[in-house]
Amino acid sequence: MPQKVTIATVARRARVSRQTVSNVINSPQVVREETRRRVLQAIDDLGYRASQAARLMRTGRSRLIAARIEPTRDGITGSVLDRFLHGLTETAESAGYRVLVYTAAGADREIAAYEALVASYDLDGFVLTGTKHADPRVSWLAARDVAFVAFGRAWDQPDRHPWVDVDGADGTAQATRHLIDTGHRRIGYVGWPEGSGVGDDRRAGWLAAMRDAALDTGRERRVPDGIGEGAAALRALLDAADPPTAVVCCSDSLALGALPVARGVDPPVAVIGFDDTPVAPAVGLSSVSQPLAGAAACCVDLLAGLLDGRSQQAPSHVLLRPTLVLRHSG
Amino acid sequence: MPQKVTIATVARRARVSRQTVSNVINSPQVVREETRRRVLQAIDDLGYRASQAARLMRTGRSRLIAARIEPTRDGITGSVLDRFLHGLTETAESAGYRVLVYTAAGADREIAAYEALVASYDLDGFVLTGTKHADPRVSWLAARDVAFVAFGRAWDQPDRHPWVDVDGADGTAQATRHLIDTGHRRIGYVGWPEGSGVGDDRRAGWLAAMRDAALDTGRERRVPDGIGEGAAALRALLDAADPPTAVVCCSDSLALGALPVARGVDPPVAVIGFDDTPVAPAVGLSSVSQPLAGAAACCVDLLAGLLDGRSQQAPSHVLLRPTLVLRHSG
DNA sequence: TATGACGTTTTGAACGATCAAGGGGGCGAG
DNA sequence: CTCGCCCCCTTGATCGTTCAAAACGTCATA
Repeated sequence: MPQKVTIATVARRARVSRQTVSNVINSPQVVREETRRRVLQAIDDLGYRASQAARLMRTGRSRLIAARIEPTRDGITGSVLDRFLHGLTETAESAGYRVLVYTAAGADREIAAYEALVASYDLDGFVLTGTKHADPRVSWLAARDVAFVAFGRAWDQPDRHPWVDVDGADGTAQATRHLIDTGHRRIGYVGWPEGSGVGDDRRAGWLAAMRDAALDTGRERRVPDGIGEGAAALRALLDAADPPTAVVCCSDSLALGALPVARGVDPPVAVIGFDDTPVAPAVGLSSVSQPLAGAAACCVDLLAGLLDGRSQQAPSHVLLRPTLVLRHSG
Repeated sequence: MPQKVTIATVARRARVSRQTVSNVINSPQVVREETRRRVLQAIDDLGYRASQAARLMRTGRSRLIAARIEPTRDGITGSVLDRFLHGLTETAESAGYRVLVYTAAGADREIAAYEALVASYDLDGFVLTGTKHADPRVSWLAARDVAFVAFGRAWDQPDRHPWVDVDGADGTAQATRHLIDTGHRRIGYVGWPEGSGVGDDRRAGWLAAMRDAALDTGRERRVPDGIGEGAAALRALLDAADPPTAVVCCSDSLALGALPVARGVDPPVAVIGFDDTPVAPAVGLSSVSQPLAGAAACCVDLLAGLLDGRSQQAPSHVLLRPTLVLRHSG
């Protein structure tokens, strides 16, 4: 059993004081070159690694960021956050941070979770996902001066806090333009009910692309997310006069429901989904793919900037472009 | 900005010493009832929460456990681990632990990750997933006396370390018996190549159920995991004389590939997958569902038992039964 | 020769908790 | 009355690190 190697062990070996070892690590420029080398050699020989706990105690910085993981809902949308989490963890590691995950049932429970996490573990920052209008979490964190970045923009007040988001309107616009380019003229849209920032944004992209091409925007259904809902919505659109020859969907769940309906008519209706979830390649569904790893990396960068004192000024925002992934369905 | 409230703040307010407050928290039985109440009141009034960092420094226990998250492979199998992680986090929270996630590219990189995590963050334990024969991670952790529990049994030496697993053979046996009960006699199997513990185990269940019913076990294909592979395997089985009327698959990926092929013949071939991934409900695939939340809870229990000194004796093992989820396909 | 400044290194204290040992009051036994 | 014991509580030291300030040697300047 190897003895625990502390900064004092290193100091003895390099024949310097504790503080000099600390300086070699944290402010190398104040240490003479030769001493620095001797200390580094000792660190290497002994396999020394600074104890985060002790460091945290003195500095108050834990180098830990928290991310929430959702209770796997229908499993389709959930995978988006999982991929995001993976990107987050990877980037955080290379920035010297670690990711702690937590769960929370509702918004108030989530605030209770913050309370515990900040007080007991001295978390440095949070990455929020799925922010809503006037999100209570945002207020709480802002009031306590806890650093955070949201994945999802602040819909009501864009400058309220730093965020990273994917341009949903651009994604649906790409999808719509692709359908137009391949000859479709009657292009429908199946989206979520009005009021969700994300849903309205995605709808706006379809709307804009249709108007740009001077096409009719009447073929539209707004329904709650779900596979059954998607199927029903497309059926309704097909029952009308002059039915669409293609539909853009607000999510893969909706698109997945629409797909069998679309393939049941001749010629098949083209379908494009949103999020490029794992089901999409499995069933040959074209879909708009969010750059989740990139978004996660941006979140970490922003958060690290906040924590390391850089970019103290105005909240920063990043808007990323999604890409259209084409498969059989569109 | 509220002052930071430490054990000393509480002590002053309750007019006792630091140690008494500590005792109220950690060994309440040594404190007089009335004093205890006064201290608890003070803790409540001030909203005091013990600093994990300081506690860790003294006790060496971080109350942090680590779990690896995979680089989202095909996204289908990945979701199993994601659901497991969610269960892990939830149970850990109620047991007073937190989950730190990390990534690692290969097995050697993973050991480097352990090194860093144990040394810098004093992690209390690990939950391993996807253990293999003679896993180097197991040896490393055992050599360092780091507590860990594996999700996935120790195939070569069952008593090597504590594990929790799902009885794959029981799952495929359930699936096979269900097919037999619904009238099928020529039941095929599409599985992974020999040599993987999980794959061989699942195959054994089909084999046993078929032999119990004195049915022919000749209709079998062993191929790498994948959607295309599943489709090809079923096609090959159907091309033979006396083709199967139903197939049990070793994974949802294989089943998902087999499904369109199965539905393309008349009458359709019944297909049952394994893992009940999010795609399964989406496409109406029957599948064997692993109790992932339960498995995660068992892992935490075992690990907590190890860490809290209980059950020091022999490694414990838990084998859980999966359940068959029936949908259109079988 | 003393003084100040500079570059580098060392020393003491602190972060917030727990451990180990010490202390005082009450009470029964010698 | 004194001793010992038990119960309950307090005091000092400690975990490993960084902060703040002091100390050291060297050198230029007055």
